[in-house]
Amino acid sequence: MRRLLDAGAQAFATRGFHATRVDDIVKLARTSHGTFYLYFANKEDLFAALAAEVADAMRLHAEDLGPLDAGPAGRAALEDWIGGLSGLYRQYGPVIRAWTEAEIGGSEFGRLGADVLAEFTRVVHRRVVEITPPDLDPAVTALALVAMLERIHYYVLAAQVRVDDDAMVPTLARVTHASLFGPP
Amino acid sequence: MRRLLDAGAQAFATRGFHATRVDDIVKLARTSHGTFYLYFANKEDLFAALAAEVADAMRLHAEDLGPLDAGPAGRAALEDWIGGLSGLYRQYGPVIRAWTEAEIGGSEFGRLGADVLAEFTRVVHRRVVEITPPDLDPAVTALALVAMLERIHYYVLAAQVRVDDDAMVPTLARVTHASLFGPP
Amino acid sequence: MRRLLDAGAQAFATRGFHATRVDDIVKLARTSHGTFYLYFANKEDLFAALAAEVADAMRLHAEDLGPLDAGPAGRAALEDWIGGLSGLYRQYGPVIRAWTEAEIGGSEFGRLGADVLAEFTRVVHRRVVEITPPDLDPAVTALALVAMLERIHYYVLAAQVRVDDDAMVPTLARVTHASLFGPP
Amino acid sequence: MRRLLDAGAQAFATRGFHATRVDDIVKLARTSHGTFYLYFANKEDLFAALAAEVADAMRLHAEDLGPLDAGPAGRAALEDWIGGLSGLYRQYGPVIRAWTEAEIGGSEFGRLGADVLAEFTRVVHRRVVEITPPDLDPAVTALALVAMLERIHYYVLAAQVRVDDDAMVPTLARVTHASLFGPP
DNA sequence: TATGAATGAGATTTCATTCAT
DNA sequence: AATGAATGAAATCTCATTCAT
Repeated sequence: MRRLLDAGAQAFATRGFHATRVDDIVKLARTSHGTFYLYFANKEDLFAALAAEVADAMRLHAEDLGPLDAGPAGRAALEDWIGGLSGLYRQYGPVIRAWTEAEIGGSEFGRLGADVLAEFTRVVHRRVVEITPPDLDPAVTALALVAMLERIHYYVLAAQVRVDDDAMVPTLARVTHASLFGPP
Repeated sequence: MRRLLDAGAQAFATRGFHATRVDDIVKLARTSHGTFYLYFANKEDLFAALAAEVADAMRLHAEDLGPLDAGPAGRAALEDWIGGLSGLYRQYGPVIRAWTEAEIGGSEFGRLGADVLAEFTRVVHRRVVEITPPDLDPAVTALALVAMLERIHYYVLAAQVRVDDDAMVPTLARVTHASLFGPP
Repeated sequence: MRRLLDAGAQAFATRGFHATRVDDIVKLARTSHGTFYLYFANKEDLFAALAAEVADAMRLHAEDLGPLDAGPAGRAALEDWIGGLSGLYRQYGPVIRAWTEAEIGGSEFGRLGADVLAEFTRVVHRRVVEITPPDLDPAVTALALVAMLERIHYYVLAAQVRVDDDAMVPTLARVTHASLFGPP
Repeated sequence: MRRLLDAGAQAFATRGFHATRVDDIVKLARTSHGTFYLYFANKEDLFAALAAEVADAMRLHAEDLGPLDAGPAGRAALEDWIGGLSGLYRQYGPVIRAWTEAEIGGSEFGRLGADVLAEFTRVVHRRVVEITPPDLDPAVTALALVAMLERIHYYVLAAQVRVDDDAMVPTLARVTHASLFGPP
């Protein structure tokens, strides 16, 4: 069962969700079709187990975002939080990549993905509202920042766009912070 | 043939790329399987035709980004450009949604999508370099801004997240501008 | 499609409903699995089409039963009706045999089979009530007579018990008639 | 082992022979697959054990039929014998129901079922021949009466057709008796 | 040009049976 | 004696693609 999950993660990472056959997974896990269906109802079911792990970790991390603050300490805190997010993407990149593919087209995963997105947006929204920047729709701002942080990690860690790894997290913190409080 | 393209766009929008069968498309187009294969080599081929339209329009629009400027005029120019981008998403949302799904998993579209992304990033990067904000990795910044603008539109126009339509473009311009030059 | 129905009838007759594979049917019909599923959703669906034919013919025949009469004319009429029933069993024997097997275990065919049984019982019941034989529960009598007529044909024509063909219908008429009016 | 037999009887009664999986039986018996195959070679083997019990009881009862007699005493004797048959169906209804399904399609049970049928027919035939009613083929008559008695019980006790329980046995005796000797 | 019935390769899924513990 | 995870052969079902008309 752990072997199947790992094999699934690997297969989805290499071929993508839709192109992966149950046969690919059982071959990687060096087990039989029968065993696969002993533990999972189908390919979606196995994937849901993988995605739920990621979703839990993501939601858990979202909660960690503290109040936003204009000073250097605030920027450092933001950088920490974004660094944690980066770690999650580093860890779960391949699953997230497959998830993004799987969740399109009305499947069950859409719900899970939307949940995670909503949770991030809710947390960021709360923090943005606290500092009530003038002239700024907090809902759009929160969604924009989440979009930025989510998507750049997707590009970099899941879809293999190359950037300077050391610069990424500080720069994202700097951009995010500046968009609310201005450049240092 | 136009009927087939439109039917394809509609089918992909509803069911996603992978879940759409050739049968769905020909039924929507009220034509036959034979006719489908008269005009397109296969499902990917039809989709490539749809995606190429979108990719061309996207690349064309990317070029329109002028130099960034700290003042209110610069912000207005940015808002115009982002507004144009919004228009493209409004027009092509469903295709983009399907595209995002299709391009994962090593297909040909990956190339096309990566091209468009690279073009946007190149253009934004050039403009960010021009203003050389201190302390800012321009490559990461450009990618982050592109990620933000691309993804929030994907959320809003393709994946049906609800936000205040009137506030979106100005707020995005405000956030983007502030991240480089600080709040007004 | 006709070829598939005929092949199905033949396959069900030889191997029985449960032991018949879709593969058996398409081999007999000299066609492909794809073609089978073009016309029928599954094995049950094809069988339902066959069974519906039989059920219609049966219900139609049931209605033909006229009033029961004590005299020789009444017995002749009864013999005609039973002869018609024999003809149906001769024609549809193999399908009826498979049907009997298929309808057990809560499938959809149970409904159809119960309908036909109910129709026969209803018709016979109506005729038995008309003659109100003393001391006789007409519901049980009707069911008993239907059971006798149905099951002996099943034995003889579907399950290959050997009896004298020429004697069967007259003897059944004689027994049925006598059970209501006494021996001639 | 007794638990497995009971579980088998219950499972076959609910789902029918073919639809019952070994898994259903071992779950009901709260034991394991391994244990099942310790006692039975396969599903048929377990079923054969159940069916043999029933077949023995049936054959034993068949022998009890005494000479037929025109008077009220003869009818009472007939009623007793049919009452005994009813008791057997009441006791073994579910197994008989599954048996009817299982025996179709060339399995081993066909032999067992045909044996029981033949035994009943042989016994009844002997008694019918003794009274040599004029104009009556005794083989067909015997088979018809067996068909009637067997099938009505199948309808009522196995296939859940509703009739007046108290009236059934007397009415069957009355119909059977009248078919040979005329109404009282 | 247009059709759509037919195809069949290849995917999914089931379940009786085994065997190491 | 008992277990139950693992097996894999064999079944079901799908759908992109072809081709005779």
